[in-house]
Amino acid sequence: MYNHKVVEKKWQKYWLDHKTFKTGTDPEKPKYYVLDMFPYPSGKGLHVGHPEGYTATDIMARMKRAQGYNVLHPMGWDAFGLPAEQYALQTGNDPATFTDKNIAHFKEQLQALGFSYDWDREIKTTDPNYYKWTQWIFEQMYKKGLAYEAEVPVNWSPDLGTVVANEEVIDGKTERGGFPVYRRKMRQWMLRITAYADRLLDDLDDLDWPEPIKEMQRNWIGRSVGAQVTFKVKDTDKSFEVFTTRPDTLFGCSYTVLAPENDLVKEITTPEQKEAVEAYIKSIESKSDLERTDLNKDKTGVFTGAYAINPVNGEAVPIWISDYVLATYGTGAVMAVPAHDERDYAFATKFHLPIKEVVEGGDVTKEAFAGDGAHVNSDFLNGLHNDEAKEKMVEWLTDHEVGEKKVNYKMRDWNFSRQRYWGEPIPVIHWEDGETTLVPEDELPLTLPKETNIQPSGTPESPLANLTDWVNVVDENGRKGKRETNTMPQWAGSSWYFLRYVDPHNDQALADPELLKRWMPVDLYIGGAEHATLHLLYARFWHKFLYDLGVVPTKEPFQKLYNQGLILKNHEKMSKSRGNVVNPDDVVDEYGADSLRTYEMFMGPLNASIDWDDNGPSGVKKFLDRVWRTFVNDLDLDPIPSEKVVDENDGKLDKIYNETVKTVTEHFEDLRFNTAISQMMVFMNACQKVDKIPREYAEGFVKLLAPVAPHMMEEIWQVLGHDESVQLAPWPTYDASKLVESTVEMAVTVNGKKRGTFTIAKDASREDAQAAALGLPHVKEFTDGKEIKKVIVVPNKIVNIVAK
RNA sequence: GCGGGUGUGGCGGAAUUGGCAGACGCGCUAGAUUUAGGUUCUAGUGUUUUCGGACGUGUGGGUUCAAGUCCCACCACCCGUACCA
Repeated sequence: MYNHKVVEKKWQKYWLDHKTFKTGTDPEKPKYYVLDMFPYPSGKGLHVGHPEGYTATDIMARMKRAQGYNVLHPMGWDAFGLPAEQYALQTGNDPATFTDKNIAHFKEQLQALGFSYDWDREIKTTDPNYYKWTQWIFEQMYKKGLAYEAEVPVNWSPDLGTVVANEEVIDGKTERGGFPVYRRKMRQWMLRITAYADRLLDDLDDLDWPEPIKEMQRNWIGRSVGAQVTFKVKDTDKSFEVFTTRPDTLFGCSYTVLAPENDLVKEITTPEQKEAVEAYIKSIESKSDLERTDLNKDKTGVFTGAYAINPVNGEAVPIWISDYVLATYGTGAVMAVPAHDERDYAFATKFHLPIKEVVEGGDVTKEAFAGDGAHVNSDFLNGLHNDEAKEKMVEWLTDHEVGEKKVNYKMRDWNFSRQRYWGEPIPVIHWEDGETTLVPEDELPLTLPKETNIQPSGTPESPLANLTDWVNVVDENGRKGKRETNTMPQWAGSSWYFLRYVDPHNDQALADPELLKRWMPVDLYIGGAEHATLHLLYARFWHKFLYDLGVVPTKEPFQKLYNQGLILKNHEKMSKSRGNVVNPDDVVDEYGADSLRTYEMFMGPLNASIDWDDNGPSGVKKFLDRVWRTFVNDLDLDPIPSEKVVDENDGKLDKIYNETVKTVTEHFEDLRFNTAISQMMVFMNACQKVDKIPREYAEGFVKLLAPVAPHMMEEIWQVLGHDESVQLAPWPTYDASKLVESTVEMAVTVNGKKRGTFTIAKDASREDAQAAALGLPHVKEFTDGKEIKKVIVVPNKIVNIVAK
């Protein structure tokens, strides 16, 4: 009887001892780089969602090795992160120790699932030898002007004495303790990802990615072409810019709106309005972005008392502030044309601001009209339609130096600062004379000071601010300085880790350029769709930057991307609070890793979100046990090959076997594992019905199933008389001549309804097929007494008779 | 609000090009083997039926000889989200 507990341990040890999955280096072989998304080693360990993607990549890695590729299939740890920081704050323990413990647990769980990683290439972002290069990349960005400092709002909780993440804010209160949270501006490091926006957009076209993910990235980047228009503030020398995609409606502008955070607001507010404006700003400062979004239904805002001059007609229009204008998008100011924009319409209606029609086609007394039409009340634009009017207005604005054509992006620059201890230190020193310098490259890595007792700084700075021995520096001339206390976000380490796997121990470069040339780009990258925009854009941005530096040889890091779906329980996301989490350890213990792997691949398409079935693993275990019994006789102590497995071939399994090799190979290649497995089940069902199974077919089948259920297949392979890993055996091929049939079964429908089938020679003529169909007695019952209008014959498939 | 996705038997799903809907598996039913069964094997299993058939892929329309698949309108659910001017 097959004992998964013994056999799985045996082969896991064998693979490690023999380094079976060591990355191939044979220069004659083609390469295949298959990558999983970088996991955060959470203290909770693996959940059943992890093995789904990991099994998929593992199957590909194992198949490609058998097909003669050098395969790079690595694993490592995105090990910085908030939980370790919080753990350290609460317990006074070192987050590094905590993290390493979690990594060890995670790794043990992964190994128990039999994944074929090359563990010699394991990396973690918290290793100074790794983050040395994360810091190095930051320094190159700084030198190219892509890293800069700016004042950006953060979520400040005075009660906790710390900045809290968006995730930790619930209804304007901290998740822990329920303390109020205030939006407070703070100096932050930013990365100028917008400088790469056009390339990030254009280069999507050549990637083998799911179209919806490309679409999400395009929408996220959100390139829009419009105009920037300068409005002077009446009776002052001040002015502000607005971005608009509808410069053609400028004559319909009846007011302007600034974001409440806009610096100009304080300067222009009149004394009479000062109180109201300040009260409004205060009322929104503790609102999260989400709340501001929800306020959409009920527009709020306050008049500043000031007026702006519409540059096209000299009209004075009131300047309002409202939180529906975001400081972070465009210029943080909009011109409002209520007649032709829904949000402006809602706002104008609420505050009784004028609504002036400038494009014909709608009824602006009822609702905003955003469609195309002839312009009216617009002086030199009258009679023109939208596109022409836009062009002409931009021309006019340019000529009069009050505006210009402008491309704007929805995507903003990347906030690269975190007010945390547990992150890569940003290698920057702020000197007392105001100079800012990088830590010299030869002094990298700038390591985190070892500190077990991490405390909030009490200011919006990170806990590093408390560690004055580390923070305070003096240069050779006695000039004093302070180190940057912000650290990098978790996204930093995960934006280039796939490069490090290529050459993980290099201390001269982030990786050897020759090795990068050999291995990049990643041929297959599998992970969750939740990374559709942020991680995948950040990594592409860094990669393009490194490409410009000549560090990497490809424009794009990930040639083919695939998104695994969620695994649900009772149609809900698994979570601790719902108490519906399935622990993979329990499944492995009861049914074995092979069963878990096989079930997760069989449950449905890889990219679908599918409900977990507690009976699933036991169901596929029955299939695996049947495979075992079919090929192995273990009634005695030492298992021997089943007597059914014989050297001669009576031909009964020829067709199904060759079909199975073809289907499984093709479906694996297309990541359609559920149908590949079902084909293997069909083959096993056929084996049940015959007396003899040719040895060649038995061995071929074991090789096909080995990527999915590697432990049992290794064991069977050994029983069949081999003394090397099945991984070293070449992938089976099929004989196409065994697939062709001499006859086919065709269906007959009358008026679209199926009335029978008949068997006929393959590629029989239309006439023969038609005659055979019309001759079927049951078909006749439906055609008798009717006129046959038409007969459509689709060769080898169907005959449809139209009768009336 | 915006962006993306998904709807097929009791359940997970299959049908890659418009051409026999329900492969494969779970579950269930019956039988056989077994001291026993949460084992194994065999047969059956969309609904309905006057056993001819009728109905059936979220809903309502449409195109077509033929629609799960194409078009239009809608509904429900899931994921993401930064009011994108």
